[in-house]
Amino acid sequence: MVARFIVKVILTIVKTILTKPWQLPIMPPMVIKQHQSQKTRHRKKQSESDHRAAFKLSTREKIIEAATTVFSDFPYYAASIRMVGKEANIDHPLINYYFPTKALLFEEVLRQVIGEYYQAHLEWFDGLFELGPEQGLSLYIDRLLEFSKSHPNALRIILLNLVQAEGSDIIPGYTLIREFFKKTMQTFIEAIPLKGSVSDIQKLTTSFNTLAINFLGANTYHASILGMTPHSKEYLRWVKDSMMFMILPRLKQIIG
Amino acid sequence: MVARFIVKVILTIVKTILTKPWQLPIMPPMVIKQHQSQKTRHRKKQSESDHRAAFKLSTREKIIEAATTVFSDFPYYAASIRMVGKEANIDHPLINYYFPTKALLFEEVLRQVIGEYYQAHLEWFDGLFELGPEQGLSLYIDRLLEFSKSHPNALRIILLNLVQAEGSDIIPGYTLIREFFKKTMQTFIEAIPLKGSVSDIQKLTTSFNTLAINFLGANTYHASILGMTPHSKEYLRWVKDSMMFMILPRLKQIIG
DNA sequence: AAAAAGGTTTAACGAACGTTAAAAATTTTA
DNA sequence: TAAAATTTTTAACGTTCGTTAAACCTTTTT
Repeated sequence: MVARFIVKVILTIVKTILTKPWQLPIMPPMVIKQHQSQKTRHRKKQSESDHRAAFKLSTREKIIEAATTVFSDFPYYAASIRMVGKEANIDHPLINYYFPTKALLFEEVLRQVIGEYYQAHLEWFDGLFELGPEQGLSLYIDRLLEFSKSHPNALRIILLNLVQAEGSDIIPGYTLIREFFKKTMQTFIEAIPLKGSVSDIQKLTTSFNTLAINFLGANTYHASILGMTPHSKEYLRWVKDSMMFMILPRLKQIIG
Repeated sequence: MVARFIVKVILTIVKTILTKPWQLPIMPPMVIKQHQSQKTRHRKKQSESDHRAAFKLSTREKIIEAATTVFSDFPYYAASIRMVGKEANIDHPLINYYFPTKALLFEEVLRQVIGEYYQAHLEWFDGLFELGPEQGLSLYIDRLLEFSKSHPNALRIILLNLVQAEGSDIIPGYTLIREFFKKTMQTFIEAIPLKGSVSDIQKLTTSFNTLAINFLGANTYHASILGMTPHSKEYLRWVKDSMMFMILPRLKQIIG
């Protein structure tokens, strides 16, 4: 009796799980890591029939896009699946069809957004060191600003979920943010021809990242303090001037 | 035989699945709109009888203290009245007796915490300019670190609620934060004997504040990236070193 | 054309939320 | 000490939350 009940419950669970096309690694943005426990069945179908892919992806992508917007407006626990559904013009349970839990959706958005940022960031170093510290930094910041104009969400999402309660539970995907920062810092350290100590480079890059995240992620805030409009050229110029002003002296010293 | 094998496999799968932290949104939902109809009854009572204030405040203060803790762990919409009640060992509706709405409680906490910070901040300038830029800045940062050790909440609360959605409703008391920053910046400008342009001082103080807020308000985050403990002397030393490192060159230039 | 599978919508669940109202307990006033 | 006022507790309300189940289309497979 009891055994039969238990088996039934288990079967239900398994069936439910196997039914849903969870993680479908569609167009991995930068692929920090992908889930490995997925069913080949779905993947096969997807790669087999490409004429359907366009439509299929459309819903999933609509969700991710909307989620990116919502999660860049509200911290994790304040954002809701229903907001995402509304933003995507979709019935909200459909989101659970593609992403069984809110945590998984958030992680996917985070992974994607951070991946884009990281990949772009790598390219910002191209042809920088021939320019010397001043023009090199200037170009780097220009590229950063340009990216932040077309991808205003990454820095906001990170900043929104950066502070965590000490005692309580940590946000899903929090390690993604940490790893991202570590890797970014590492890139700097490896990319900059050393003349200063590693710890000095660490201080500089941490400060750079912190200022960038705050000035661009909390642009509404800083701009309003300065009496400017968040997206105005005036404010972007102030951001660049400020970052040049703060970073350049020590950068010169480090590069020599 | 086969059945037993299948059951075993299923159990393994289920166990694996149940181990994963998908589910269970541990945290609360949000309420966007705020009610504006509050009862004058309560406010009148509060201000009328002052001789009972000592005892009354004891409950009231317990609430504010608990609320300060909660609001420094969770952003406004993620924090809840019930958390505060639990933290204060109080039935949560009692909170509504002293603070008719969550917004009013938050504003009070914000006002108090920001007030403490601002007042302390004014005293940090005492006897600074005889020391010159380097030792002066050092002493100022020491005072800041000391304050942040005894009042770890102010910077966290500010940082937690700093980013705001552009389109959506603004957090109650948001203007308090903005005004606080403006005033802080003004203090700097008036206190520092000018040799540089006002706009340079503005850049410097904004950067200083931003770094301080992030390093001290998101200490868990930054410390973990550096492989340190948030409250360790090692991390506090890193914060001081970093801020000296970043601020000093331009400060010297401005003061001359 | 029928069956199967995939995708979407509808309805509902249990839990947590802010807030309110009224009862109960406590303190103050008379 | 009795009455009045204040404080605290209990119970409940209406919402919103994440998630689930089942019905309902739509597409694909057989």
